[in-house]
Amino acid sequence: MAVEEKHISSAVIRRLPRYYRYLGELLDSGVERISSNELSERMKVTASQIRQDLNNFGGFGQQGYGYNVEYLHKEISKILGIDTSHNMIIVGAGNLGQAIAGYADFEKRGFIVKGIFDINPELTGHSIRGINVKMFYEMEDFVKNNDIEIAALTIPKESAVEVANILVKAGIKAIWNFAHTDLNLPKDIIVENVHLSESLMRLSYNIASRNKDKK
Amino acid sequence: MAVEEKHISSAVIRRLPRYYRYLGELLDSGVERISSNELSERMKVTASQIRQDLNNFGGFGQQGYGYNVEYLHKEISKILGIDTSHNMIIVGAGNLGQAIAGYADFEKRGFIVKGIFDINPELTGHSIRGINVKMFYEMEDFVKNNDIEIAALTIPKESAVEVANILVKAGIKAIWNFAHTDLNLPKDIIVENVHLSESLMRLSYNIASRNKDKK
DNA sequence: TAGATTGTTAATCGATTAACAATC
DNA sequence: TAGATTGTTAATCGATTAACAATC
Repeated sequence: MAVEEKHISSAVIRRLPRYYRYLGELLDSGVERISSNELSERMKVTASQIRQDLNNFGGFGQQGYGYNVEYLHKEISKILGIDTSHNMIIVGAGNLGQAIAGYADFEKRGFIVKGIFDINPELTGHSIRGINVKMFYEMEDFVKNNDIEIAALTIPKESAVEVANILVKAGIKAIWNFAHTDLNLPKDIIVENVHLSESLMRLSYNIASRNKDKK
Repeated sequence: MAVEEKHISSAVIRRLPRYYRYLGELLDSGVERISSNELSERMKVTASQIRQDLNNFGGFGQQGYGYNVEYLHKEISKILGIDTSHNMIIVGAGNLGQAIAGYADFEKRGFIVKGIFDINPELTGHSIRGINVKMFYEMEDFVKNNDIEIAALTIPKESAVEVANILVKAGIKAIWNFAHTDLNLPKDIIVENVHLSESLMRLSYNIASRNKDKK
C-alpha cells in the first residue's frame, strides 16, 4: 500500500515554478551555486521561505555552500514532473488554442501537442505548427488511442462542461481549463483553471482601490 | 489626507471575481435572494468565509433574509471597479494578443481595447475586430493622448521589461503581463501576471504527485 | 412573535518568519 | 579550524472556521 505522502500546501506548489524559472536563468548565465539569501534578494521573498519550501521535498543544499544551481534546477524539474514528457491535446482552435499550440517553450518542457480539435468544420485541415486541426467527433477515440494525459480546453463556457465530461470518459488525466466556468469533475481528475476574466478583474480591483487611497 | 483603508488580503481579492461570476449566473437564472449557506454549497466554500469576505467591504445582507442577488452583484462590481470603463491597449498582435482583443466579454465588463501594437511591420494595417494594428513607435504617444489605463503585454519575455518601462514612462497605470518574466516596476504601477507556463507546471506537478500516491 | 440568517467575535488552523544548532 | 549557510524547531502572524448574539 502507498506510504502516506506529506501533504504539500498549494501555496508551496504555486511558488515552485518560479523557483524553477529563476534557477534556469541563473544556469543560463553560468552561475554555479547560490545561497538561499542571495536567491531571496533576487526573487523578493524571504530566505527562510525558500529553505522551508525546498525542504518539503528533500535537503538539496549543503551547509556552508548553499545550493548547486544545476542540481537544484534538475531536482525541481523532477518534482514538477517536467523531466518526462506529457502528451496533450488542445480543444478549441481559436486564437487562444492557436496561441498555446504555437508556444514552443511548452514543448521544450515536455508538453507535446498531439492534436487540435474544433467543432467548426471550416477549420478542419487547417494546420497550426504542422498539426492538422481534427474534427471534434474524432477526439474521444484519439484520447483513448494516443496516451493523451492533458487536454487544454480553449472553448466557450457554454460547451465546456459537456466536452470535459467526454474527455473524462475517454480517460483524460488532467484538464487545463481556460473556459470561464467551474468544471466539477471527479476528484481524481486534475483541473488547473486559467480564468483570464478573473485575472483582469483583480487588476481592475487594484486600480480601483489605489484610486480610492489617493482621494 | 487619505483615511487609512483596511487592508484586504490577496486571498480575499482572489475570490471576489468568483463570487461575482456565481451571482451573475444566479441573476441570469432569475434567483432573487440567496443565503450564504446556499451559495456556499454551490461554490464549495464555507458560508463563514463568504460572510467574512463580504463584510470586509460592508454589510450587504439582511438577517433572516440573506443577500439580494442583484444588489450584491452590483456592489461587487463596484468593489472590483468594473462598474466604470477602462481604456486598454494590447502590445503584441500574435495569437494571444488577438485572442484577448477578440474576447467580447471583456468589453462587456468595461475593458475597452483602444489599440493594438506590434513591432512587426507586416501586421500593421491588419485589422482585429475592427481595430487596426498600429506600429510600435506610435505606442508611447497613444498611451499619453488617449487616457489608456491598462496595457496587456503579450510579447516575448526578451522585450517585456523594456516595453514595460516605456509604458510606465507614458503614464500607464496597470500592466496585464503575459510575458514569462517578472517586471519589477515602481510600486505604484499595478502588475497582474498571467504566467501560463507556471500554470501548466502546477498541473504537471499534480499529475506527478498523484502518480506517486498510486504507487 | 418565531424562525432564519446575518455580522462579528472567538477559537482553530496553517503558513510565514525568526532563530539557531548542525554541519559542510 | 573558522566561517558560512543549511535544515529544522520555535515563535509569530494571518487566514479560515466555528459559534452565537443581534436583528430582520
